[in-house]
Amino acid sequence: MPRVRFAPSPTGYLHIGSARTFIFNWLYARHNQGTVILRIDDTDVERNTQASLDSIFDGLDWLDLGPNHGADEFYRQSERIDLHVKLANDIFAKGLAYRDFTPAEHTDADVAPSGAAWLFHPAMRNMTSEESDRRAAAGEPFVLRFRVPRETREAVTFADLVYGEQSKGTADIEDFALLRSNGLPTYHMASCADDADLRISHIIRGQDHLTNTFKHVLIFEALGATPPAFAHLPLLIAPDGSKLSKRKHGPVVSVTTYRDGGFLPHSYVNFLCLLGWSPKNDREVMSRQELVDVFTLEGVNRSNATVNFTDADPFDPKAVWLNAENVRALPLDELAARALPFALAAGFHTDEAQMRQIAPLIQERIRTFKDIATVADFFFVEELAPYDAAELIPQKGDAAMAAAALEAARDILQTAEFNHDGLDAALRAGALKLGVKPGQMFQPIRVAVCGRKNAPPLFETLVVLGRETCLHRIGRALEILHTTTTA
RNA sequence: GGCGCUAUCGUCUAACGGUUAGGACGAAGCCCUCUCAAGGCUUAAAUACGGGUUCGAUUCCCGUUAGCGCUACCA
Repeated sequence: MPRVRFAPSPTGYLHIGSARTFIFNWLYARHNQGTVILRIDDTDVERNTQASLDSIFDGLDWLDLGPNHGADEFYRQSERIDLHVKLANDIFAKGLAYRDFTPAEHTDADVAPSGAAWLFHPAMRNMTSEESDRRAAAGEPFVLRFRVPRETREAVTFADLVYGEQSKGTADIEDFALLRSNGLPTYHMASCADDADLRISHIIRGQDHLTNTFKHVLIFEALGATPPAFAHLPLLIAPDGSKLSKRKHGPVVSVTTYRDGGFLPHSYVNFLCLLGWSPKNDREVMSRQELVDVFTLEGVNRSNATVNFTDADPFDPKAVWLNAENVRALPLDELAARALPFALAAGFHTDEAQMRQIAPLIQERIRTFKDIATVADFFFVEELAPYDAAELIPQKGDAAMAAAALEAARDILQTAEFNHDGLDAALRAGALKLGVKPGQMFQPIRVAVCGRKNAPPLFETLVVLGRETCLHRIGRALEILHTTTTA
């Protein structure tokens, strides 16, 4: 039974790439009846914040992958530091690590010969244990470095489940730090210690960790543990090819942007799955269960995937399309319930009952719930926003025709049976009587009641609006027409 | 700079040596139609470049180019 983990560090909101990594871990575990472990990698006390942790939980919860943020077990690295330090010291005790007393300021490129990578400080790596112990006992600060076995071993290898056989020469791996001079573990140490201790079987993470994995394999081996299986995921990048970053790309990299933009959680999950993974059968719109059933690591590909967005539109068109597909499939009650908060947030007065009436009229017309504000606004307002009188004039018609149509409509709506069929019959008959095409009759009415030419089907709209509102708005339209033509 | 990874329509992707290089989004056109939307049909659009291997390369190998990642006492 596989055990996978998602290990975010709480230094910002939940990033779209992190969300995808979590989803892939989750799918892999659910597909294989495994366990999802959520581990907060919060060893960097300087940058961690509670607000960030909360927003990561919010993001995971919105994804709607189950209780407890979709995870089965929960850990916090900061509570396990004693373990990390103990295991680091075990490695030191085995002679597989050494103390490096070089002051922090001197660790960088000035020691590295130009052209080659920095590997280690010879004086530190080769120091006698007597001197090392003496300086440590004297209280001199040091970082504990892994002693990469360049003499006894040519390369470190592992088989990545996505990228295949990986190998890197030990001569190209530097003596990386295990413990910092403040005594706290580094990311590499803490991560591997926890992965080993929690018996993680599969590490599924971003490809940015691919080269770190050679170090991790070394740590697992030094710990006497069998390294877990690794599967690296291609990265999500911006349209310009650069990696997604908050500073450069703004809120598009946060999952909350999609949440607030009126996406269904599942649409977003579905969309993210399609980035860097394919079921290979041309299926795109899939339910959560279908995704679980069909997800495999073999379906993950190796090249980075671009998230398509622009300054004008932060949402990838495919995500929007997927959401529209899911919206159309929603039961009307659920559609109404989910759309309501967005109508309210847009400043409209409405309630669930009214939303339920409107639901069938907007279902095929909104792509995200945020569209409710531009698609259904006229249902909510008392007085329509001003519109151009010219809008009232039908195709191949004139102001006189518009006026005649509206006057006829006013009479008809006063007496007609106020339901779809009744209005349909009465208004068509009205058009016939006026000698105009149905469309020429309907358009002025539509503009009069909706305030624009493009709107849901007329009869249903009239019914939802109610006789009184319709008559009032038609009256207003006649006034507008009159004042414009006489002015 | 060193090391690693990647390269199919604008974008997401399919094609485990042999296809007219397929699908989807987006775009364009047509149909349907009371407008819009939805739906149906159609069109444009790709194997980065150069060498090999092979009867045959999108596919395998090498090189070039480009992009990304790692190269911290950050994760």
